[in-house]
Amino acid sequence: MGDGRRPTMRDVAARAGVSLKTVSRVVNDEAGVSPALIGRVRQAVDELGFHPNVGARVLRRGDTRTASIGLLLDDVADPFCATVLRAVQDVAVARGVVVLSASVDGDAGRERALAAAFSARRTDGLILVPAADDQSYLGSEVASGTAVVCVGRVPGRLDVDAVVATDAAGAASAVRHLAAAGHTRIAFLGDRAAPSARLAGYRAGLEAAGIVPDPALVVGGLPDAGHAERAVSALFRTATPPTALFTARDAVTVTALRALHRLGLQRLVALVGFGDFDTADLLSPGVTVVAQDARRIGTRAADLLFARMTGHAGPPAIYPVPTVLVPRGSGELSPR
Amino acid sequence: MGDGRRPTMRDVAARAGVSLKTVSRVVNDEAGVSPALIGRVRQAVDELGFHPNVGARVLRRGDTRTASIGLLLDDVADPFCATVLRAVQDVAVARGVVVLSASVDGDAGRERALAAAFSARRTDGLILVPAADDQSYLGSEVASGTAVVCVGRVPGRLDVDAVVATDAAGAASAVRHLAAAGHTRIAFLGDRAAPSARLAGYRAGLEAAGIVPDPALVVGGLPDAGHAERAVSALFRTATPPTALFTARDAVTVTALRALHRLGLQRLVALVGFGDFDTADLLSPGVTVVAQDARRIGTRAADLLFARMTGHAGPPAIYPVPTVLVPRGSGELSPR
DNA sequence: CTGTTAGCGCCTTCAA
DNA sequence: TTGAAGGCGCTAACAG
Repeated sequence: MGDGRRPTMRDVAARAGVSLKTVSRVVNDEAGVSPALIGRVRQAVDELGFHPNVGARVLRRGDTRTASIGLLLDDVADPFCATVLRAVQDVAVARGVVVLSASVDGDAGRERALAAAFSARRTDGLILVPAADDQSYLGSEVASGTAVVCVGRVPGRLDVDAVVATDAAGAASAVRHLAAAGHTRIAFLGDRAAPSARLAGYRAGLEAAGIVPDPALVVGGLPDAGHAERAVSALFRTATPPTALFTARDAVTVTALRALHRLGLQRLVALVGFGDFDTADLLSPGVTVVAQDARRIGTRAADLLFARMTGHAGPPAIYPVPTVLVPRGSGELSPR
Repeated sequence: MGDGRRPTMRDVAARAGVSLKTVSRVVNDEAGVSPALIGRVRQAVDELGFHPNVGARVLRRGDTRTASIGLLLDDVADPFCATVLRAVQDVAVARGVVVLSASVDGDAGRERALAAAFSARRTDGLILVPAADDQSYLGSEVASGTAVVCVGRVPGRLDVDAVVATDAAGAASAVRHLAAAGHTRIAFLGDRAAPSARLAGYRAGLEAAGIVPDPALVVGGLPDAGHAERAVSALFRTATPPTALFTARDAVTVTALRALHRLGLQRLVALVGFGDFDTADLLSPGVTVVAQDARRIGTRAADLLFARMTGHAGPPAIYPVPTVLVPRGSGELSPR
């Protein structure tokens, strides 16, 4: 105690006056140990504060099961990512599996490095929100038995399962909703982390509504909130500003709302955002959104991962999770 | 390849035609290997997709360093917790350390079980947001060399470092701010996860303002949003309702705002919330908050943990992180 | 029911 | 500069 060394099974065995294997049996709840010895071992375990060394156990068992999974997110501080993590944690904890997580910030190099770090720790599975366009570097992992599931975007050059919101359909429905309110000048605002399928859906929505797209109204790949706010302001300084905005991600939605606020346009310009957020119903007007169920997406991804880890075969597939348009006011404003 | 077995150093050694130890040297960047052999080994590593087994390495080295830390949060989906996790990840990744995380949901039993699960994996350090009042169960961990740092609340019956917002001072300043606007009937709303120091600060603030506390205005320990919303509604059905609210946590703040909205009181009842949130400036009126810097708290906790892990001695201490009152409108409303 | 032996993948010590 | 032997903590496979 206090010597900085952790107790091992040997210490427990010595204290309880039994052999190593007997301690192992008790610790692992194996049958065939007399109640008397079980008691002695249990007591020694408690007195010493012994916890079995999972690393050594995994090494010896050799079944490559570390009872851990890795989760690579764009940014845990983002509500969508945080909710996915929470859902994955819940599924994992229920199975006695721990979750490693890291934030990639849209950096392909970081994604790769962190995936390698998890791999070195022999995580049994990996869930990732693809940042790069190419996940082929995971090929050897998949081949050697690591289960991989992608979330939020489909992977590039890697044949694994993916759980994604119906991005294109959701974005298209948002645009059609705005078009139905009479808008024809509908801008698209997206940042680095917004799936490109939402831009595709925006275009499809315009076409479905018979609107000719204006490239000047499409602003994608915004690096941060400052740029996004300036981009919105710039849109309204043109000769033919938009009368409605479609924002491709919750962070962009909030930034756009802030810009409209500053310009005094929050009741004059319509807006539909992709992704719900906590106070969308408290703003004036309420913010109309295409809601995606992050919790469900995370749970589905985790369930799928565990299914693969426990031998579920079959070809990889894309699992779409539906979105719902929630009208709250901002998306129902008419053009001036 | 594809046989489900991961390559080991032996496989690499065989392929490169060298001994095990030579591979080990190359993989660990040890000096004293000829360039020719380094090249052969590197090539074999790439061809096989070899990653060293961290578990085995840790076991052999025996220095109890797994280059992993654990983080026990109340709920990762909560913005404060998520931001703390993000900050901890950043500090950890920069040092090549991975982060395990789990959500405790205020359940003392879960806290203990998850701490044990992390301990069994030999995490070098543990950061936790205490849920229970008693963390003495971690005593043997601390004694055997695991660094522990608490965040957001001070630990009970355990002598370790803690990084906390200046809860009492911040809450008191919120109450004094409301009193300065003329309020004398100021309600307190808190949930399970709100640190009790904020209630103490509320009381101190009342006293400083010369206001006699009314127990009917204190509602603590709210289990969920539904209860919180009903509690607020109930407050305004009494003969002597409050004219101002102090909400002890961001989740409670949003719920209270929703209740005020429903009652049509959002411009009539003053409110100051503990903890800033993304859209506080976009609501009408803007929401006055006592902001705490979650990012800084997380970074500080992680820095402290790594300092302890690398031998920093000295008695454990409480590290306060200041709060800032941000006036935005809701806290400056006068009593009717 | 209980104990002994061997070895998981890797690194340390020592020898060549 | 390179390699061979031994053991970290634990558990399979086999004795007793």
